[in-house]
Amino acid sequence: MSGENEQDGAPAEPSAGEQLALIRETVRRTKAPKARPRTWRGAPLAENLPVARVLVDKGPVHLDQLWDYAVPAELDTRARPGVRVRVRFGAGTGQVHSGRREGGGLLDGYIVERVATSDYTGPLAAIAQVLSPEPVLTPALLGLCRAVADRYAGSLADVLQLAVPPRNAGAEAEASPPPLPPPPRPRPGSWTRYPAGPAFLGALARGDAARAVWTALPGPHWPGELATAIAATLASGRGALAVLPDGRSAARVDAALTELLGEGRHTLLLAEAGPRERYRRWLAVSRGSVRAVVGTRAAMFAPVRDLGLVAIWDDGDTSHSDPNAPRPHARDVLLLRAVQERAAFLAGDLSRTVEAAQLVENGWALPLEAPRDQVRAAAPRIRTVSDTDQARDPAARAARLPSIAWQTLRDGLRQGPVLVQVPRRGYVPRLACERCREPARCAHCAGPLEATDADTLTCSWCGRTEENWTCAECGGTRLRAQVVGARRTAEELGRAFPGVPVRTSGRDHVLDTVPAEPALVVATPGAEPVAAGGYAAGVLLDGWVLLGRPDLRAGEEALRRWLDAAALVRGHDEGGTVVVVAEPTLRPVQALMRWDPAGHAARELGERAQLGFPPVSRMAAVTGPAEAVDGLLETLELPAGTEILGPVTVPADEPGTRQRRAGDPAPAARGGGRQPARRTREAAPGDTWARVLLRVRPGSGAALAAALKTAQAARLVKREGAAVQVRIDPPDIG
DNA sequence: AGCACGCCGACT
DNA sequence: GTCGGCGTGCTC
Repeated sequence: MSGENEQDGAPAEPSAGEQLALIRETVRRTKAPKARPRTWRGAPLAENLPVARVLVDKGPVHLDQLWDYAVPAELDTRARPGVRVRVRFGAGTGQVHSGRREGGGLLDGYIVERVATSDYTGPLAAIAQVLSPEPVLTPALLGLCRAVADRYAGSLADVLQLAVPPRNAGAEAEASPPPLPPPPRPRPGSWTRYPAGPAFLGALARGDAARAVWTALPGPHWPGELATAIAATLASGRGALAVLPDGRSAARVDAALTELLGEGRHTLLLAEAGPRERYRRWLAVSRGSVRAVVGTRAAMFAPVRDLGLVAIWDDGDTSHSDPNAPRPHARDVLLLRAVQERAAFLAGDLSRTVEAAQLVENGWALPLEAPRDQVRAAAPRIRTVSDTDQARDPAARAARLPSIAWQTLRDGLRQGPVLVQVPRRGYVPRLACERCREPARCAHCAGPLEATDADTLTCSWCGRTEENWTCAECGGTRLRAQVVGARRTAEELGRAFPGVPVRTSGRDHVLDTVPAEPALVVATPGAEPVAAGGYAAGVLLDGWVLLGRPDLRAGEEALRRWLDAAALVRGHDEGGTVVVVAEPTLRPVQALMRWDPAGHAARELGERAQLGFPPVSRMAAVTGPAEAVDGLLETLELPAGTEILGPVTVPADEPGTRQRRAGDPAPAARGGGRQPARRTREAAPGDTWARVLLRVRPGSGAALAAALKTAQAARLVKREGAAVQVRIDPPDIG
């Protein structure tokens, strides 16, 4: 391959301006020491490994590759693999012959590796600047980001943007403290309530890559148990990482770890910390001075050294899904890490997602569950009542409280605080059978039906219309569009119980805790405060609203929110009672009564397998202007057996604003001022786009992602048509 | 994405 | 004869 220039008759004595073109050859002939190659500025090159392979941080997908740059001698020691650099990139840079030309902009990037020679035949440009000598992009982190980019058909640069926090010079200048020695192996504590618990801790402490799906008992012990699992991993000499859905829960685990290990062995990584503090803590992890991390979503990439355990708490919470491209989910990122870094895996939850159930079903992870009698003792007594039953008391009736709910609250208030869960205003449940409330689904692809006009139903997946809908469950033919004003109910509760203090916790002010005194605590799902000593009773109002959500996961989600709230109520053995106002025959309601999230998830998984729903099948959503979506589909080489559902018309996404549904938790505060990487064309509000869903069999997910990435890249290179959004595992396809 | 180069029409 | 359209392709 060195022959090309020789055959072309390259001049034997290159002019000064042309020397750069010959770096490759000169480097190879290291025995000719007199003519040390020089950059065009006259600076000598590094003696060892004078070529740096650089990953450019921003830019379009087709720049998703490494570029070779020359390393000037004066940057040699600082230009280590993993450091942030600035390089000149773009047309014009190569114009060494035409004099002073310095075209092309300066781009930020990372040195991925240093090598002796380059395969690139043109002249190498020199690295313009080493921004910082801190090697932030370690090989492990790079490998993880690559895997995430592949999995989500996204670019490495986009993933790096999520994984590496912005630099802060002040934080970098500070020294990180020296690492503490591994702590002693912790006692199992309340883990003994789970038959397999002590063995799991033992495996962690031994250094095994144990994998478990943990259904935590209701009550206040889980943060301590999670902390114990982390401590056991540290005892093995390895690091640990736990990702929680919000700052509140992360802080609880952090506090439990501090109690267990003292300060210095772990750190809390939260988005809401300032940029300097965030980077300071991240650096402490990257430098190996802290071996355990507890944090929210962004912490999923934390560069923990010698990772021994990845844990996720409550993987069904929507905040585990990163809103920035390529929208990775913390559970999947941690799964990738467990495999790549040979770490143990723990998915803990009061409930269970179908994804977690699949890990158990596959045999990839073992279930970590308590025996029935433990569950029964720890969980409150659950009663259900359908919403047609109305209380006799006029005040209770005004608050639309069924009599059992009213009695339960009244009795509970004698013993302490009571919790009332009220669905958030703005939930817009989808069409459901009037008789049995089963969501209306398409006869062809089982997608959700929407009312296009007074008497036409349209499938929002495949676009087919349904003329004569009948309920697959009960044969009913009438639908109801469910609308609710739940807020009013909460206000009226105060009037139903005069003289009792009413506290509210919701989107605007979320209460962390409430004292043990009798009070009505009205909270929206996910915002329930923890009561000192537990709530005496709980009422879960308007269950049908949660169940009727326009979402594939409506049942799973309703159960999750009920279990989360009910777990704050005192256990059966302490007289705790919860009333759920929902149709008693429905599956999630039954699962709540039996406190059986695992059984519910297993059945749900079986059903999804039958209907071809994720996560059993893998799906990708392709959204954009109709011609652009068509264009992408034409170039796409799909894996065999891919089903194409649609296209359907959907409202265009406004740039910079993620479409969020009422009922989702508030978006986590974005620290660091980083903007979502969005190269999507502007869409005016009211525009419509086309959306196609691609569905593949289990096992073809990677092939689908690869095909989409290839097609996207090809279109970008050729600049064909408008940008198209590709989303793997869309969580909100209704 | 920028920014060159390149191969065709209307101007001094 | 030259200036300049933006089609095509490269950027280390």
